[in-house]
Amino acid sequence: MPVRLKDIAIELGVSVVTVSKVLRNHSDISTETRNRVLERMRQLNYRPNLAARALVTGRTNMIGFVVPDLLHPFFAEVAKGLTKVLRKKGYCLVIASSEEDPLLEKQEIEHLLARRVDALIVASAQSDSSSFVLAGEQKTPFVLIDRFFEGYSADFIGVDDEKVGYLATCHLIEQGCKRIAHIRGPQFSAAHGREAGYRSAMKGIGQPEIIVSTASMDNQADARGYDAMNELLATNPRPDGVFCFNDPNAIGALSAIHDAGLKVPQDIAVIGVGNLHYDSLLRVPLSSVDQDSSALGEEAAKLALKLIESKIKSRPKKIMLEPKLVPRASSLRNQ
Amino acid sequence: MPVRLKDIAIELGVSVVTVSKVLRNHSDISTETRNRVLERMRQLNYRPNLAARALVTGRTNMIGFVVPDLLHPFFAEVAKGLTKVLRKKGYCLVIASSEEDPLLEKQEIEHLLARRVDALIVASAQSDSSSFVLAGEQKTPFVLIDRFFEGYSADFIGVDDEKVGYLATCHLIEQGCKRIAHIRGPQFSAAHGREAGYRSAMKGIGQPEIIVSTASMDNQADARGYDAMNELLATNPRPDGVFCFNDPNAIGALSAIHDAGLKVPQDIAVIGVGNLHYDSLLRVPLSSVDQDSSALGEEAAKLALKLIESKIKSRPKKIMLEPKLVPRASSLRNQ
DNA sequence: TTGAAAGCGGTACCAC
DNA sequence: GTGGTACCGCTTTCAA
Repeated sequence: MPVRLKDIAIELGVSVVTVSKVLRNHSDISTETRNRVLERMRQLNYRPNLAARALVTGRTNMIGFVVPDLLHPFFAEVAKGLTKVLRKKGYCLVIASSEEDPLLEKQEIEHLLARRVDALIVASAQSDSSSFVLAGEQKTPFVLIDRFFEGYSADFIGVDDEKVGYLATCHLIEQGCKRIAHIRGPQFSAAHGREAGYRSAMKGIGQPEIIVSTASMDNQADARGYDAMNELLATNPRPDGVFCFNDPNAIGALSAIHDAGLKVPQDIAVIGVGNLHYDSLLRVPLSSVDQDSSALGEEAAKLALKLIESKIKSRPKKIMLEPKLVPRASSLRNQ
Repeated sequence: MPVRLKDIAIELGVSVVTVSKVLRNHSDISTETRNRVLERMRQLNYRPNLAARALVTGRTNMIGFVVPDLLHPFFAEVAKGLTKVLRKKGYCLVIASSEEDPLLEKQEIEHLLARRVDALIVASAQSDSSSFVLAGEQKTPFVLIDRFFEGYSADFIGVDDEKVGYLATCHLIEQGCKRIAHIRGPQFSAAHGREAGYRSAMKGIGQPEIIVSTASMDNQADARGYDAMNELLATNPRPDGVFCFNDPNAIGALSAIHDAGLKVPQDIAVIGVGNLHYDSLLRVPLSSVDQDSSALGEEAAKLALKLIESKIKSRPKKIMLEPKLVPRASSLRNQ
């Protein structure tokens, strides 16, 4: 039903090829013909069938984006960064959510691959890399964000998690905390990095490390943080500072502390990661480490586009963005 | 590079058609042939090129989703509901963000139309309906969510906004508020409905209506709420209850009240709309009206699929979901 | 039950 | 400058 190249060609008494060339700004078309064609295209509101074009060019101009959870503001913000860059280049974003389920993630990746997306951007929920081997087979470039696999080399963009942990912990130290605990994240690279940063900072003050793990990654990160914090509160002496894997965890921790009748930051200072935009609106505004998710999205998009352009596969890049401390009331004890 | 139907056909010494039929579970294929083909498909990890299929069937199995702002949890949740039902049907979701810009929105819609998405789901940022006329021309079904246009008939799914306003206002009345103000949203249908509900509830108690408008819809709804609340605080006597268009507005209002040295809910009770999942974690947990965004997404997806299936265009449906009151500390004065 | 041929709406290549 | 032709990978139709 929509207008086709052919329709315009017939109407104007030129060939399909000519119209096609005008469409793509080929130089070897007379100005007159070009104008006639353009004019008519506009009148008819012609839009090329991108599926057809994809079939012959082998490029769909689509990028697949797989996230563990769309509701998590971090991924939403990354998505926003992605669209910002991709829109300008005429690409569009196909989003799939894995709901933190490795199996689903794999299915979604295969689906996107069948769709022949030009590149894949994945924040992976899974611990093995078999899906990516698949992508590799089809020569579909992919970039990992936020979470990567130890021992599997791929293009990656994330924040420098070790620095995140270091920044956060040092901040607590500067605020006078002595017994600083870490509520650790699930088995992802980010958790490793942040823990390493914490350890490294703790070495500096010669205090023992106190680490508890959250049970799993799921949609109830705050509940996880609540439980973990209660574990910590049961220890004696209890910590006077806590660095949480992420803000939802930290929010849960805040609740636990509050429920125990203790005060933040006087009794226990708390800091999280993510700088969610409602952190400042919480009962006690939450200190955090900002990951600049939007920039992460933009960088990821740029990298993906570059990978699409370059025929030859270059050595995987690993881009680390700088985290930034955002101190708020939950950790500021010096005033 | 990826395996094609043809490759398998040649290898097995059958025709392309046969393989194609197996792929789509056609009945008229001998069990033996079918098994041989399926076997080989599995071995080679064959995935049909969906772009090619789209070209001939005229169906892309893609649904376009246009939102004003991905970061707004409401839309993220709707998206989640959408993917949940679309995934099962083999559809995928192409997301575009209009950043609350009508022009961008129009461009994105045209882009998606060029992509030949099978249906369009739009939470519109614009006040005219020209883009939808376009969609209509291409016979692409579309469903509006959350916001619709007065005088333009289209399939729509949203919450019953009048009831939202009524519920919220009645709740404030029950809590003993007398001078109840409404911070009104921008010029969208939702704002009209909620305002109407507010008015209707106010009629019942014979108190004057107090309405202020937020300047515009943008990413800083909380700042808008802050400003609007300050306007209200300047009036004399000031309100003792405020029903805000949405939760971000309400959060801004809370800050303004707090900054003015007043107490919530004792001095002023506040309620918003949206039931964002961090409402309960705020300095003062925010009362809200829940819109069940996830269900909204699921319903929208189902409706879109139905529209795609049914050849003939039926009369546009308007589905209204029931809102639900979620009272929290910001409005509970009776205890 | 199987397959040959046509064609979906474009683009690439090469002759004119 | 312009256009004929082949073809991208798949489905559809119809004949064998």
